[in-house]
Amino acid sequence: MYGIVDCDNCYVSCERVFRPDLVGKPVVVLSNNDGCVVARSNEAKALGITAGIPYYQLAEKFPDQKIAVFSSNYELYGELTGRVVEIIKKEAPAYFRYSIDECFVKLNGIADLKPWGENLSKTIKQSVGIPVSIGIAPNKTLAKIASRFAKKYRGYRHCCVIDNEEKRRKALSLTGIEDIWGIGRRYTSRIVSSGIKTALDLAKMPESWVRSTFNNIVMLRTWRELNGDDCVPDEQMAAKKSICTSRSFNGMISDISQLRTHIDNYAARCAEKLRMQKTVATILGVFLNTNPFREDLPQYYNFLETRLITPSNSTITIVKTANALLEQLYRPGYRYKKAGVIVMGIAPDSPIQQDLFDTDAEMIAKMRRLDTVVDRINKVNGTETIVLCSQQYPSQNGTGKAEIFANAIKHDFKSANPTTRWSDIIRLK
DNA sequence: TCTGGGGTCCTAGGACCC
DNA sequence: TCTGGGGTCCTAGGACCC
Repeated sequence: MYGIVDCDNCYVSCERVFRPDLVGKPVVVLSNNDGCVVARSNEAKALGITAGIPYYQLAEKFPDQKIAVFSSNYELYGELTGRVVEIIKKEAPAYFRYSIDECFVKLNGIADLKPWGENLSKTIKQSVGIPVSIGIAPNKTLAKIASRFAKKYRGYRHCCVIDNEEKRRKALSLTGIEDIWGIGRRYTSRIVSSGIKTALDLAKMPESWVRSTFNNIVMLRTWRELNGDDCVPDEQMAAKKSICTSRSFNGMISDISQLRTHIDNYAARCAEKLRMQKTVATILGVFLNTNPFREDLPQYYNFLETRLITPSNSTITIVKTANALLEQLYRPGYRYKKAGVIVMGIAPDSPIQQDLFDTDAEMIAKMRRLDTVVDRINKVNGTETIVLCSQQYPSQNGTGKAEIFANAIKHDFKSANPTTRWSDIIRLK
């Protein structure tokens, strides 16, 4: 049997851990640059606030509502959800983390699944402060469906188990096509236009119909799992195959030297992520684009990639290479809204395949030692303690003093980091 | 004024090889 | 009119996830 442990309205729940006064009230969390709503409390959902609406429309559409608003604070969410995973690790025979707020568990050998799940949910709530819902079933697709019920109806006490044919049919008959894991908007409209309304209707369709309609192994697996088979493979916690760091800007940027600051930060972040998972990249790409919402302005989108001479995770190497790509990519006269750096062709970080012509092994070794030291300092003292000079943001206020890059992103409603920053630690009177 | 960020997998079709 | 057969590798695009 599989279980899925899912943090309820994850980012909102994280914010509420240090703001218990907001329990029971409408709360939303915004994306970077305070752009869109990315998380909503149940009370916010009940008001009719939809996922992804731009923040500026919130006041227009809900003028009379008192809604608590937070900028996203990934440092906080990462740390608190990490604590949730630590508990799951202790309680479950096997687990794999599926996303920041979800964890699959394998429950072989556990006899009483329902009390096990209820107890896990209680333990997590007590020790971390985050409410979780748990769905348990013979496969991952059905477990996901079970977790929806656990979330929706209080009577389940945060844990719903689908462990016989009757429960499976009942659950499927109450599940819409759009709520099935693995079926998105496109497939939903194709399925619904064939007159199929519920997950049970879909499960009852013949296999030949699924094959001929979709010609797609992924869809076939979903159909089989709805019928009780276990065939969606486990995601092993493998290293990522590509790593991307990208951001929309607060406003628009035309000047290449400002763009360079952004690109250098994204590149440095990619290098850090590579080192964290103990890998190197062989291909590096940079993209740049204007604001697609501004149809009145000239548009430009482009992406360029290059192969690194020696596979690398060195901040200096990756920043330099990204910079060279930016020079080729950049066209003056446009107002840019977003840029990003992508690293691909990822391999374990040792032994490195040395290029025949890149004989400067001594320099590579030096840069490795430098990165190691910088990573350690930034880990202990906070992420931007040591950066390259080129990562600092040009002064915006005329003082000539460079600013740290984090200030380039708008986050007017950001909460503190009491679990990761000494400066934010909670003081008792 | 204001519209997120980061991933994975699968398939078709073209290039190329013998 | 009429243009082999079979295989591999790579890429672009489309679908999905959170």
